[in-house]
Amino acid sequence: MLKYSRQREAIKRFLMTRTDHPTADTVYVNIKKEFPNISLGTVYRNLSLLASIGEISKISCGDSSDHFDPNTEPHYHFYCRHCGSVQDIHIPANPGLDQKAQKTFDGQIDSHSICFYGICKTCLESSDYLNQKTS
Amino acid sequence: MLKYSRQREAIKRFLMTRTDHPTADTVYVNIKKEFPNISLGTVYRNLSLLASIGEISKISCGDSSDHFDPNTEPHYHFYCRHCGSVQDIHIPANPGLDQKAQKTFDGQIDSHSICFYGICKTCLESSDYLNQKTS
DNA sequence: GTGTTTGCAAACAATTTGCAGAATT
DNA sequence: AATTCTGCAAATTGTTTGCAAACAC
Repeated sequence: MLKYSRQREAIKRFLMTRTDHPTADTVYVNIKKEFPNISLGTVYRNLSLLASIGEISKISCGDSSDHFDPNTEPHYHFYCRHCGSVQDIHIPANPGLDQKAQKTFDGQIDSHSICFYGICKTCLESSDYLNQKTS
Repeated sequence: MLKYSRQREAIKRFLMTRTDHPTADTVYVNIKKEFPNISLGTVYRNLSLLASIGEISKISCGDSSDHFDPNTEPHYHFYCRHCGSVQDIHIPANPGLDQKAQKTFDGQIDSHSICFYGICKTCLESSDYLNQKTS
């Protein structure tokens, strides 16, 4: 049976305030403001737990660390090659894609994920990115 | 300047014999048959190098380790939730998807990846998977 | 009271890196 | 001879786990 925990609630509440999709470590650093003694292990445990019961979703876009999204509806993501931030892409999810792929494939397909790559608006506008590009 | 190395050639040649997309460790274990003294570091270094010069591509499907594919043409992948193998999905890549997403997005999009999830044929047929499912 | 969750530290897995010697040009 | 590449081991990063005490029911 699942018992209430203030830390878990705070983690979920924090995720819901963000439109970027923070990593466990970013959650940890921010939650520490409210719970100075919280440990990284607790953050990882709660993020996994929340993802496993379908209250949040875990996103892997190919960088070293996983990101977490309070939105569990199927949707797609963007990963910024420069700053590593992850954002939502607001095009409708295409459930037909699974069937289309299924026709060409022997195994059983039940979902898919799409990640777009490029440079986010903030990085495009930052001198940091421009300097790097022209040097 | 890039110098020839027998290890690097062997790694590339090995990758080309496989249609699954092995991890660095699988490459290491197999290359060891030909180069018993090769180290995992060398395998990692060469896989990164080959990927960075565009001779192979690195695939991240959300499991803990990266997979490597000798095919650098844009195409999509399947990841088996049961055994962790990665395979190609033979539907045409859709470059128009980038433009479609771009219309709804402020940053600069230049590519995308799609990964399908499910159970591969081998696992579907294995008693191992069936037992797990019904127990 | 029983069972779950926490903080802490240690363990773990995947990957990267520093270095001295070997191989390639 | 100059430079790149290798094997080895140690370091780093992201994540998981064992445990005793704290908390929720």
